[in-house]
Amino acid sequence: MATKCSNCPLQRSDVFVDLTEDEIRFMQKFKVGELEVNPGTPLLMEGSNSPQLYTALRGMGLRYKTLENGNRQVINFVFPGDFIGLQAGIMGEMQHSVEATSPMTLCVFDRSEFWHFFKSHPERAFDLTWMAAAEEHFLGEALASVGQRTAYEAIAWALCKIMMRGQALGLARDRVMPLPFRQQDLADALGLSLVHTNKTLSKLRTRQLANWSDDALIVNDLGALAKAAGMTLEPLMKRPIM
Amino acid sequence: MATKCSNCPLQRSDVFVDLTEDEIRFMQKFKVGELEVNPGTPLLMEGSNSPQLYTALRGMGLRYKTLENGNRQVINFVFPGDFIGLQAGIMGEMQHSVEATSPMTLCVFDRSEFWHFFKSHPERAFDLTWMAAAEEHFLGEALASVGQRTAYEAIAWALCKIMMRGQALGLARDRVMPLPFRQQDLADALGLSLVHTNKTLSKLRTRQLANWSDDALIVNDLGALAKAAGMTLEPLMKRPIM
DNA sequence: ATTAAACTATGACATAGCTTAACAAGGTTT
DNA sequence: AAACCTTGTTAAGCTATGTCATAGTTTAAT
Repeated sequence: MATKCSNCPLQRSDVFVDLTEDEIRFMQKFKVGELEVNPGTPLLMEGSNSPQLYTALRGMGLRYKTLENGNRQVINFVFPGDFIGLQAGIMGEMQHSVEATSPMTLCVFDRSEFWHFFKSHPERAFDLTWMAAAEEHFLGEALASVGQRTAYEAIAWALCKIMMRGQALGLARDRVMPLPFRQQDLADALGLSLVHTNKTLSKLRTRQLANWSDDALIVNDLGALAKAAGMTLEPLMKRPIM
Repeated sequence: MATKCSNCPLQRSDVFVDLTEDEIRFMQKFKVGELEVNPGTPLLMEGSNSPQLYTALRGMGLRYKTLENGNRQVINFVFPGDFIGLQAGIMGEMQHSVEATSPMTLCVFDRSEFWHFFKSHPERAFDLTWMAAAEEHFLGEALASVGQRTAYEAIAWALCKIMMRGQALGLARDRVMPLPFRQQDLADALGLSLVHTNKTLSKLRTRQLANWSDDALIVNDLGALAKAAGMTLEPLMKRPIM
């Protein structure tokens, strides 16, 4: 049933660093199963100390935090290849929740084996640190967007980032990629109201910069969108997977 | 001249995890010197690939990013015990700049030795990952503050966080701690204008919740400040140092 | 078919926070 | 000691964005 690590579909994409034979064997040992979930399924809860860690194989999801006042901050969108649960693995407790927004398939790893990474596979431990540093980098950019960009720029920035990830992952065909989120999710990611997000999306649509509707995002000219966002298009770095 | 790791002043504070004798010896080997800088000195620049990594021993600083439009986003404040340059060490390039805002003393480490951590000292590698995960956690909280809190709540949140760090580090005496930043720095951290930050600070002062002036922060009732911020006071976790 | 729930869309109005500007106080340079 | 920064403070007016209200769509359940 479960995908074998040696047949990992993610390894086919060239945004990911190739694993060595040995690493693949090691990960296979570490992998305890595969999980298929429906949209809306919570994967990890803030404050939880889950014994499981995941790598997203297929599908999309959301990381978010809920504040005391009930507001929700979406921290990031989850795409295939993302590792889920690093904080729980390292710090002992998740600081945000993760849930699926589309049907998802996830590799399941056993957290208790986590420490082996550091003792027996230093390159894997390094990759883990790389992932944490990359996430830190992304959050810095997100913070800058929410803090310093206008709503129009911020939404353009987010859609641009998403389209670049989609293209790198091979999810996009002909400038179209599936994007199974709600406008509320984007609003909560950027600290905007739903209404204003809706109006701003429609402005981007009118200007032919980005069209996100029916769970699909269409961007004809990524450069023009990036310009509207006030950002420069950086090529994505190759990243490791777990 | 340079402080010996065995005499590390940070080890005296109990927010930090105690290093083993062996770890101290290892870090001593890794440490190539000590750096004293004046306020305003840049330590690392965005995009740079510095051969040096630092641990802040004394003094304070800022991490920030500059956007295409010239706006600045302050990512975090730097306090003693903070490790500076992890991104450069791991990803090869800094994604933000770091500069001193007060006189600072820093331990200097050689980046080329970095990889040794993973090969020969897995516990140190784990600590490094821990730090990256902790920073990711903090940035998630910061994002939530900038995105979801009002200016009044956000400033209360920031001052509360700062005071907690100051107390944990033993910088605070009698509810007073040194805070050598400008209002502009806080404004840039929270995505607010200088003028509005100024007015909001004066509101917190009037309400006797927090008084930040003359480079010193006074908070008489941390609980009341936290309440104004709409946050719950969590005790700080013990954290490793490099 | 009917109803309910979830999401998107749009108009009217309110306001938190931004911009600009001017000034004060302390420090630094000439 | 004059000129000039840097930082903090305050006021006035404006606007980007939020809130509220209502309606249309889609999907799923009854």
